[in-house]
This record gives sequence, C-alpha cells and structure tokens, in this order.
Amino acid sequence: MGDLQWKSVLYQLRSRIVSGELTCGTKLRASHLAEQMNASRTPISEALIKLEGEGLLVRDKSGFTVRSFALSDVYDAIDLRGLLEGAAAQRAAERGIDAAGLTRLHNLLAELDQVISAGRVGEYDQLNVDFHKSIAELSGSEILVAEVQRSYRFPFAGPSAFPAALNDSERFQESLVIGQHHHQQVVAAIADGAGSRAAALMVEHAKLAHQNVAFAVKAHVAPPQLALVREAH
Amino acid sequence: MGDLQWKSVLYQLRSRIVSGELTCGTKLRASHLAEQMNASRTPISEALIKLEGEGLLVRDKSGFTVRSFALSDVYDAIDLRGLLEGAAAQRAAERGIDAAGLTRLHNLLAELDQVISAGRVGEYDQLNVDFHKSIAELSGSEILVAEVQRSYRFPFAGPSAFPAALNDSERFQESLVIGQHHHQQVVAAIADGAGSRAAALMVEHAKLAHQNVAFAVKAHVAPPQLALVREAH
DNA sequence: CTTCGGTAAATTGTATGCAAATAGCTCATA
DNA sequence: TATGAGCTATTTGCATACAATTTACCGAAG
Repeated sequence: MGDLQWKSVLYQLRSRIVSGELTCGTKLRASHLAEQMNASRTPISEALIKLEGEGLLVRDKSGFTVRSFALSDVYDAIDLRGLLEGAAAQRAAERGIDAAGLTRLHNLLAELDQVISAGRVGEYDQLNVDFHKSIAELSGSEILVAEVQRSYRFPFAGPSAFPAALNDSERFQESLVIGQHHHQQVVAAIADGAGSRAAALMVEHAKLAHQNVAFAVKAHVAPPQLALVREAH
Repeated sequence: MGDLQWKSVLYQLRSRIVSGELTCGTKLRASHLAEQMNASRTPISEALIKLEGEGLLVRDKSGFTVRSFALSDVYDAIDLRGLLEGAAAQRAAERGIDAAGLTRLHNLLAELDQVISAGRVGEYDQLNVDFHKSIAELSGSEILVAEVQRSYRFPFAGPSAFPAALNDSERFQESLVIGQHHHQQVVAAIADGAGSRAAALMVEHAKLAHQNVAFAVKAHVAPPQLALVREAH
C-alpha cells in the first residue's frame, strides 16, 4: 500500500495478525519474513518495531512474538475505548459544536439508519467507524483523538469489532438497533451540551461489545477478533 | 542503560529531548547522530522509530523532527492523565484492594508526608511517581496500567512534572500540600469503595498541574518541561 | 523415558555499501 | 530584493556482510 517498503510490510503483517492468520505465540523471524515477502530484513525490522509499539507483538531477547491476551484484557481494552470516547463526547458537548459538526453527525445517523434497516451489513462497519471518529474529532483535542484511535488497535477493541463478527446470530440485528439508539442519544446529548450524559452513553455503548464477547465465548464461537485470546475455547 | 546499543541511544535521546537540549523543530539526522554517539545508523534508526511511537518525534518524508506542542496540548495531555488515573482509582475502589495494597498506599502517604514537611524536595518526585503508579496497579488492569504509564511520556504530563520545576516559588509548597491532601482523600475513597469519588479526586488532582502550567506561563518562567511548547514565551 | 551437554544451524544486532531522494547552494533573471 | 533553475553534497531507505548469541538437534547418562 505505502510506497515505502516498511509501510507495505507493516500493513501486511498487521492484517495477518488481526485476522488470526498469525496465531498468538507465533514467533516472527525477520530473516524468514524477509524472503517470504521479498524484502531485506531492514524494512521488516522497522515494521516489527512499530507493531511492538502497537502492542500486537512482544519482544524478548531473541525476537518478536505475537502477543496473547487474557479474556479480561479484552474487556479492559473495550472499557478503555469507552472511557476515551466518553471523554471525547463529553468535551464535544461542553465546548459546543458548530452547525457543520452537528450536520455531519446527523447525516451519519441517517446513513446508519438506512444501512441497518436495509440490512446492508457490508457498509455498516465503515460508517460506524466514521461516526465514532467524528465524535472523537469534535472533542477538539488532537491528543484525545490520537488516543481514541489508538484504543482501536486491538482486533477486539475497535467500535465495529463485533457486529460483523456475529453476522448470523439473531443477536446481531438487536445489537445494531440498540447501538444505533445509543448513537442517536449521544448526538442529542452533545447537541444539548449535556456532557456527563454524553460520556455515560458512550461508556454504556462500549459495554454492548462486552455482551457480544460474552456471547461469542459462551456459544463457543471463535470469531477472528478473538484469535489472540488465550482462553477463547 | 540497556546492554543493547539501541536502548542506550533511546535513553540518551529521550532525555536530551525532554530536558529541552534538543529544542522542538530540531531535525535529527541519523548519520550525524551515529558519529556523535559512536554507533552505526542501525541502532540510531531503531531508537528514532521508537521515539516517534512515543509522540516525541514526527517523521516526514525526509527524516525525524522534534515535535512541538501547542499550549492546549499540554492541558489536554494532563487531562488525559487525570482521566486514566481516575479510571484506575475508580476500578481499584470498586473491586476492593487487599490489606497489602492498602498498607502500601499508607506507607507511601507517610513517606510523602515526611518528605513534604521536611522539605526534602529531591525525594519527592520518585515517591510521587511511585504513589501514582501504585494507584494504577491496584486497578488490576494491565491494559490500564500501560496506558497510564504511557500518559506520562510527555515531559509536561507526568505526575511530578511541575512540582520540582517551580522549586523556588511559594506556590510550590502550597501545591505540594494540596496535592498531598488529594492523595490522602483518594486513598480514603479507595478504602471505602467509593469509586466515583476516587475518580473525581484523581481528575481534580491532575488539574493542579494546570494551575502550575498557567503560573509558569504567566510569570514567564520557562521550565524545561515546557521546552517543547510553541507559545511558552 | 527423561534430562543434560555439546555441536551445528539459524537468527539476531550492528556495521556498512549503494542507489535514489532531499536539501542547500550558486547564480541568473525578473 | 525576490524568485527560481540547476548543480552538488548530504542523507535516507534498503540490501547485505559478519560476529555473537540463541535455538535445535542428537546422543549419553541417569
């Protein structure tokens, strides 16, 4: 994707990790990856260092390994996202947003409505991410925006990690409807300047993902989002 | 000082940046640093990549530059720390901590009391960091601990960024006394299981740093912690 | 069958070579 | 003075060499 080799290597490795192709505990040998990806070890190493910084790899004295997570880490990472998104929504509400910002949110809400009622699942994920990203940006804090983005880095923690994963379940549609209700209420709270209500709604919104995780674990479904989790049965 | 070259380079560069020796906007040329630090460009590059991940450097198509911050970023970074530490304190309060944990907090409080009343400023910083770190750890969430630590990475955002900086001011002692009051109340709230009170106290505790920043800016003091800030006059 | 030692193979951290890209300089032109 | 073209010197990204370390394998001892 990027014109620089290390960027291309970074994207490829990241998607192989989050998709579960590279399972947790796998050792990544730079020399092996180098011939496998037709590059030298230099850009490979750069990508591995960046992935370590993202928390997807751990480094010991002899190389990089795909990180494994406890189930509790999954819930904690989701809560962290809710905390940060809640803080962003609160700031947006309390500083007030302009007409253009409110219009943007309303447009996204309308598009999400259509996609949900028409069952056009494929378009949901990107719209949902856009909505969450917009909330973060309306906080007006670049530092907060960056941290919210960063909280999406684990495959199970992003805002659309699970809706698409539980595609076949009847829980899926229900989860989407409740989530969309949260979206609407958060926008209303922001428009009203109701900061703490906006924050509480985003925190609660993230808790929806808890339920999807718990369902997947209980039903012994193993979506790729949970591939890095040790006790996903 | 790790035994690996890139670790040594990383530590040296980081301290040169946060100390203000390398001012914001400075371009870091790997080849120049290599001869300056008696290493080759390979470990230098590794350190630069890591510092970019920490947000201390920005990378454009031709190299790394020391990042500059707006004054609003300083406040936002401090608020982020308060948010994360508040969440950690809330979790600690709500899950309950064992006798050993409470003893550890009480011991740190006692040591801080002594250091403050005796004016042993040199020992304050480390004790204060230990106290804040202990709160984070008592949350029981590794992910939250890591993010709290990460929120300390900017020279102006850590929990003891400013007390030592305003060393000579009469505000200094006052700030320490109020801060220590927050410490005591937070421990009491955690011991009581009062989660939201603990969170509010940590958020408020971080706001103390706001006042110190505002004072430094108004008084045209330019402590090294603000060296990376564009409009620090 | 398990555990320990020792050798061979593989892998890493670092140094360095090289082509391509970038920055800086000189000088002509408006 | 300001602007810009063209040339030169750096500097980067990537490839690769090499020593030191780590891992893997294999046979001997318990």
